[in-house]
Amino acid sequence: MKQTGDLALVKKMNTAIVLDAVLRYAPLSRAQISERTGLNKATVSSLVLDLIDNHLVADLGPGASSGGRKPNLLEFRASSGYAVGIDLGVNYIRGILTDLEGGVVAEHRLTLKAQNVESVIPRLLECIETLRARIPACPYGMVGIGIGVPGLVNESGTILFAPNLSWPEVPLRTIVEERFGVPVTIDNEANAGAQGEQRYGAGRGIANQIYVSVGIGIGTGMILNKELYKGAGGFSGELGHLSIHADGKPCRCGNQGCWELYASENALLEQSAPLGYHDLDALLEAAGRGEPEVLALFERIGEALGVGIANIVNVFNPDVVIIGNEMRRAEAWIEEAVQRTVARRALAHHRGKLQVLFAEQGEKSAVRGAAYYAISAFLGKMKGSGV
Amino acid sequence: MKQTGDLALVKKMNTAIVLDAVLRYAPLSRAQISERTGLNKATVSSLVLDLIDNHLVADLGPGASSGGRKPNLLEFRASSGYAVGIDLGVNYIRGILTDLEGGVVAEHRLTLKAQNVESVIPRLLECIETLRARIPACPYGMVGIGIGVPGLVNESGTILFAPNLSWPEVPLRTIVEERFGVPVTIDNEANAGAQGEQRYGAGRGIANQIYVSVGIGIGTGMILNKELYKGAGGFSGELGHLSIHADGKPCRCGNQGCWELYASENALLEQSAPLGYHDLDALLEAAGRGEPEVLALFERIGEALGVGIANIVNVFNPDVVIIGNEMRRAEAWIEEAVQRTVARRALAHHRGKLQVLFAEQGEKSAVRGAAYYAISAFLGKMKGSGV
DNA sequence: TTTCTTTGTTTACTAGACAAACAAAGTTTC
DNA sequence: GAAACTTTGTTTGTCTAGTAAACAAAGAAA
Repeated sequence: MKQTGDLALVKKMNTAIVLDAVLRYAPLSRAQISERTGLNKATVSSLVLDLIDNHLVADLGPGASSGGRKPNLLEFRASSGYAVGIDLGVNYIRGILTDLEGGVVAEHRLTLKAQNVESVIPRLLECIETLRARIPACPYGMVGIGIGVPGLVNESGTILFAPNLSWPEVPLRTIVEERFGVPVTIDNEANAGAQGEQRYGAGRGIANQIYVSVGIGIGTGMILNKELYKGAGGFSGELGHLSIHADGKPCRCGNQGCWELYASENALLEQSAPLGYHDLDALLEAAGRGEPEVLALFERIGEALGVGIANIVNVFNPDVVIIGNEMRRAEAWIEEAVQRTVARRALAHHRGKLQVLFAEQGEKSAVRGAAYYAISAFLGKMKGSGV
Repeated sequence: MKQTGDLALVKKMNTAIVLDAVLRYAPLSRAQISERTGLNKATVSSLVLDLIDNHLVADLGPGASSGGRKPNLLEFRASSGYAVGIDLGVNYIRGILTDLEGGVVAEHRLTLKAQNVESVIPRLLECIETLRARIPACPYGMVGIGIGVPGLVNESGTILFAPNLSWPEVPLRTIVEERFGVPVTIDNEANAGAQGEQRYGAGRGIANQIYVSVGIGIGTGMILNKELYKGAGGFSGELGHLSIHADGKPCRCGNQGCWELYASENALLEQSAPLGYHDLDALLEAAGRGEPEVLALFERIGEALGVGIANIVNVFNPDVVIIGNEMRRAEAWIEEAVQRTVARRALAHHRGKLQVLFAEQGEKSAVRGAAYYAISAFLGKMKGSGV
């Protein structure tokens, strides 16, 4: 049985349109919504009434007249509910509490000593609990939880494979949903980061954005037409395993010459070990001092990043590519090499409008994206519910 | 002004659902449509009436009873109109006439001596005219024209760049539309081929399919979720310029080590020239005789194809990859190498369900896909028109 | 003051989906 | 072979949501 069209669908669509207009252009009047969306004034009035009943929109009262009756300005009620976003890292858990516009109202971060499931899950639940306790009085309370994890996740929110956590299959969504009784969304850290930058960072308002999360490995999140793209079966974005040297080093994935062997934080540290540097902080500090070998190393990594980005550009022709996660911190030392390499290798036609940027949300790209999942699921449901 | 929801939209959606059911499961009764789609019986009856008025569906009269009143079976009226599909090659024009189900009812092929616009366009129009003359009497006549071209095309049907034709920008859609007065769709040959295989060939019923057109260069058409995917701005699929040897040969595109430098027909002929073979036919014949150098050459090309296909698989995780265009003719000599290379290099998780196949429609993939564009545009419009 | 504008609600109407009743045309059972 | 049951597809009446047009409220301009 397919999705059939009926009146409920029409109302849902139009409610979404009205709410979207309020979100984007608030404060604005019913008349402005009508004009902007093409919906009839009466329709807008009726839908706005529903939204006010649902505590999603507030009537602020009269604004300035433009030569006739004063308009009644409307506003999105961002504080009717709160969402929790979690970035589950390899050795930390970062959590935030946001309002319905995604604005951060509280943060909580904790460091993980052990990686095993038995010790991490309780701390994760505890982190969520801490944030929940800080939700102000409001109609909806905690509307949902979004979690970004360093691994592959299937549609039902089970972690299938988390190389750096070495977990077995964990049905994380079920576990968290049963504990808190609100909808939970789980996704890969790179996808969450892509959302975070798309909604609140460097990708705002840009239709086609590719987020490259350069950490221990390389992960990617692709936003195509403002929507997160998931390949067939929900798994894709394994761009870290694009081979850029067909006859190159063997990778644990079975292929040879994978991009992440040349451009990840791991690749950087492997090459810096002989120089006596064993973490990114030390390297950044050395680069700051102007150590020539370290500068050359960063340049090499920047070039390798550029090669892979040029490939991505040739395949997807995005408007913007955003480099995030740990490697973003080396912006000052790699940017020039990245830009130069992409400019030389990407197809002329695609290069025109393309921008290569660094994550604006810094280490918060993924948490904010995770919180957005929860908000988006909640608002989607509200529009659907009609009443 | 965005797309708002109204009753017309609902009707359009439901009409599409009903028509789709008839296309897929004909002959079937109104009651079966209702059950299958979840639409109310009364709704189905009313929509079917409209479709019959529009000559898109025919009532065949009573079928066998299943223990009650006999059903009235319905059928799609494929011969209510005809579409023209054109494959504009570098040295040929291939045209077909199809009914609304895509069945080929006439063909016309001609060879091009010159490639310049001035001589090709008149011959193209002449080819369409010849096919139009063969349309049987029917309610709609020629419903549209689809054309596949060897180059980049923008949304308004202008050929931007056709390397092997060396044409300037040509507003082909406008030209053909003005001449024949029916909707014209222009797209890249690889996209058309992907559609042809998706609808009538090896990709039938498969949601995520990537068609690799290996000819002079390499082009690709991607079907994701049964829909042709076009990247940002409508251009994408330049997978031929994915670099597989970052330090490899320079390509005319500016990059180095592009896939098509190692796996296209051009690459094949370049490597076979020292052996004294200058076209694919001669090579196929030599391979048939068992010439060891030629067999080794095909194996090398097969491996190079496999490297690129493994990359594609890692990015998109498709259900099937279909190799088409000229190189498909070497299936017997390259298949083993391709399969072996992909199996070794693609991520284990993606390899499971993946199939690598050769185009079933042979040299007709692109023409049939082109005709499908015209049919699809026509049926889309009919559903919209309501009446 | 009078007239004009702008905003947002009310009223009357329309299209299309749906449920339920029903008619038509079978088959099965006794 | 009549009565009972089934299946199909139409008819009838109801409901919902969107729209146009009229209108009321409130202010600006002349």
